[in-house]
Amino acid sequence: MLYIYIYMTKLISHQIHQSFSNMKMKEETLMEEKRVIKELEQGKELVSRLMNNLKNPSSKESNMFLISGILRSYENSIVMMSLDQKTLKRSPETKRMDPSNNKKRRTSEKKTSEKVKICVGREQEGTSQFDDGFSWRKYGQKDIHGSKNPRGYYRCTHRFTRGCLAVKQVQKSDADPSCYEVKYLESHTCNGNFLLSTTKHSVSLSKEEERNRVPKLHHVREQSEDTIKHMKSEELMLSLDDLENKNEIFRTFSFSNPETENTTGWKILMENFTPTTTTESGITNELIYASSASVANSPTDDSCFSSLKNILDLSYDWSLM
DNA sequence: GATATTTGACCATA
DNA sequence: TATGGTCAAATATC
Repeated sequence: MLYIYIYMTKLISHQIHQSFSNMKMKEETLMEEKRVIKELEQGKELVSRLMNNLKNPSSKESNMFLISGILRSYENSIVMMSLDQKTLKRSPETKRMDPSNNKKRRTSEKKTSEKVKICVGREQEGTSQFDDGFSWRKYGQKDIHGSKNPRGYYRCTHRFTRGCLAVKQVQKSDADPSCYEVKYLESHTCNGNFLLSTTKHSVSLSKEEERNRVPKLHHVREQSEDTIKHMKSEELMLSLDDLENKNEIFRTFSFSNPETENTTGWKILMENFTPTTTTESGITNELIYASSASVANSPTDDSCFSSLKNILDLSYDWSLM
């Protein structure tokens, strides 16, 4: 994990430099770049402290504290990068909101991330919405051709206040009416919600579900060192789950890298980390990674994350943790 | 009154 | 032209 982080820190810094310089950036973007780099440097500092801790187990500094700090640094960098991207490229939504554009017209620009993932989950009592930690506002509903159930369209409540473009579509499954298919489009940029959401989600899990989730990671944990022994499987999964979101953000940040890659290992990794839980009612509650272009199919254009995937492939035994 | 949801209409795309 | 996604006025809820 440490090496991954160090690698990412270097990679991101490098890619930021490249990307920003290619865009003939203005002073504002330079400032933004500095903030991201500063954030990454802080993360790097935490990594070295953690490494130091591993060498000297007697150290009083909490490994968990350091790890969460590293993750936070990672989160912040991602958020800053995604926000920056949004400001660099004016979104179609912003164009629509432009008062000078009176006509009710939509642009043909496609969303930066189409299918991020599809979650199949249980219905929450009395509502068709899932508590995924984010607040959503319904803006439409459509009958879908060939489907018995209509599809609900939700956008982030903070769309106008924070410019968050996250959108999700919720549709009751035809096959299993007690399940809902949730498709997430665009990433949240309303800051600080990654951990919040996942934490909230973890709280909503029953103990039974918690128990069922642990064995999935068992083989990984067996290889872990003492430092990670106390880390809950939930946290491990959440980190990786977040990684999925970041994957999208990184991809949309579009660093070009023509190298080809082998995603098989990554897929296997993700499959192993897929939190599949079967509840007493027999309903499967799982997260299905369905990033169509980059994982299921052979990727064409790369991002720095493809390189990260390779790193993850290489460190699949997670012996560093 | 503020905020959220519903729903018919509009628009882009295949 | 059919379909899916979004808008926005009307309506409901807090």
